[in-house]
This record gives sequence, C-alpha cells and structure tokens, in this order.
Amino acid sequence: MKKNRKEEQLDKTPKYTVKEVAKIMNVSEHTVRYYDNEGLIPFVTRTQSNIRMFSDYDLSWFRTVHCLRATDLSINDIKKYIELCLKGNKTIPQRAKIIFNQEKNLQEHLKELQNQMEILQKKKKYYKNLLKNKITDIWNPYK
Amino acid sequence: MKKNRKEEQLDKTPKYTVKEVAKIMNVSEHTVRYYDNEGLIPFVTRTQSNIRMFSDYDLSWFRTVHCLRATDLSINDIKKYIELCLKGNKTIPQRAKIIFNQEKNLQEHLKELQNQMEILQKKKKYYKNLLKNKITDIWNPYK
DNA sequence: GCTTGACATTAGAGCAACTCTAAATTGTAA
DNA sequence: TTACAATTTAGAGTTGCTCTAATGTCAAGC
Repeated sequence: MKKNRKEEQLDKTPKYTVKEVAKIMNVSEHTVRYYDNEGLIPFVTRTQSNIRMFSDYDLSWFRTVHCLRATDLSINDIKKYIELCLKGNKTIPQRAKIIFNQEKNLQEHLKELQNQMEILQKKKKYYKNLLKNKITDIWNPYK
Repeated sequence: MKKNRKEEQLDKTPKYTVKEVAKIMNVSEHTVRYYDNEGLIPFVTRTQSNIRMFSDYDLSWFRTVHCLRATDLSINDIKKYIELCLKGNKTIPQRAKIIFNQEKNLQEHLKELQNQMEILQKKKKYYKNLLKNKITDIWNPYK
C-alpha cells in the first residue's frame, strides 16, 4: 500500500548501455550520446571505466526529450524545458505553457501532413491508372 | 468541348515573382530561390533584367516539390524524381515506385506523430491538474 | 539629370541537428 | 597476450535551409 508515491517508484539503478537505449528508443547511438552531451538527460551515470549507464529513471527523461524532439521542439528549447523541470514546482506554469504550445503546434503539423497525404494519394491513384495502361488523356497535375 | 487535354491547359505565361510564390506556397523567398537554384522547378523564366517570373505551370511543379519535401523526401531525391518526370512516359514505373514509397513513409510518420500526440495530451492533462492545484500525489512520468 | 527607395540578384557564411570518422581506451575470450 | 568488440572523445562532414553583404534595376520625386 501507498507505493506509487512521487519519483521513488522509478528505478535509478544503472542498467542500459548507449546501444541498448538506442535500440529501446529507436534512435542512433550517436543521437543518444549527442543528447547526453547536450545535457538533455540530466542524471546519467558512468561506470568506473567511463561508460554511460542509463537507469529506468534516465529512460523516462529520455522519453520526454524524444517526445518533444519528435514533435519538433528545438534542442535548445528542450534544454530549457528540462532545466525548468529541475527547478521544481515553481516553474510549473512555464512548463505548462511550453507543453500546451507544443500540442497546438503538433495539431497544426498533423493537419498539414494530412493534406499532403491526400495529395500523395491522388498521385498514387494517377500512377496506378497509368501502370494499368489506362492512359489518362485528361491532364493530371498530380505527376 | 475537348478542353482539359494534356498539359496545354496550364498557363505558361510568367506572372508571379519570387515574393508572390513565397506567399502563395507559404515558404520563405530564400526557399523559393534555393529550390530554383537546385533545379527543382525546371522551366522558370526570367525578365530581361534577370528577375524570376513563375507561371501557373511553374507553380504546379513547385507544388509537387513542396509536397514531396513536406513529406520528407530529400532535395536530392526530389531532383531525381523531377528528372524522371522530364524523361517522359518510359519512367512511369520508377516514378510510381517513388510515390508509393513516399505514401508508405508518410503513413508511418503520421502514426508515430499520433503516438506522440497522445503522450503530449497526457502531459497536458497532468499540467492542467497541477495548475488547478490538484497536486498529483502519484508520480506521473509525463512531466 | 540625379537621388532615393523598394525590390531583385548572387556568392557565400552561418546554423541546427544530426551523422560519421579516427584515434584512444577498456573489458572479455581464446 | 593477443586479438576482438564495444565504448569513449574531439572534431569534420552533411542537409536544408536562413541570413548577409555587395551589387543591379527601375520607377518616382526633386
């Protein structure tokens, strides 16, 4: 009872190498090191022979970074967000603003991509017809 | 009757400056010149004082380029696609392959973005609660 | 005619976010 | 102990813009 309180539930014992994190998160090892070097994952530890080891807790930071990056927030702005997180509860309004804004941006981006998808599908149809030798006599701008 | 045949319907008279194209296509003027310099819009003409003037026909090429770019095809691959278009009907199978592949990639990208949207919305909810002072005692990884 | 201002042009520098390479180090296996 | 696989770093390279500086063109106002 009364587990699931605060951060304690996320395991902080080092478990995963760069390679494993890369695989789990579906990014390149280069990218994992790059994010760490940029200070985006704040508490990554090293073995005595200087090898990065990520805990589940580190992974949860990485997931946040990955989400923000995948939705096109700049590395610099992600860094600012992480730093706000580290400053505690008083930065909640600022962080909230960033997240709300990010959701709005993604909404718009998704809409745009869905438009492009329609165009692509018209092109697809056009080529399918061409390949079936139904030469489309009418000019089709979806080349 | 019998209009709408082949390419003839697209007006090739120069009409739009770089600035106007930028506005119509919602990209920067730099980008318009960059695409033209890279040879992605094949028939752009110039005034006697060397100013680019785009026709509706040029715009239709630009729209194709824009669609492919917006769905993350590289400049180089777009160039290849345009060159295939210019080589006529014998390149239809190669072009079709590019478009089909592009549609598949976009499908996957959209799915990924929709996943990220779910995560963002959980974060949003989390922050909304925090701002309402409903302190979430339970640790929420969506910081 | 001359200047001023508004646009265009170019070459090339700058930038973000990777991506890759080379050289060094370490740990493990034969 | 020698070979290998994996890791580290600094730094160079790449892509796709983005911006700047220098130059050119043209119409309007004095």
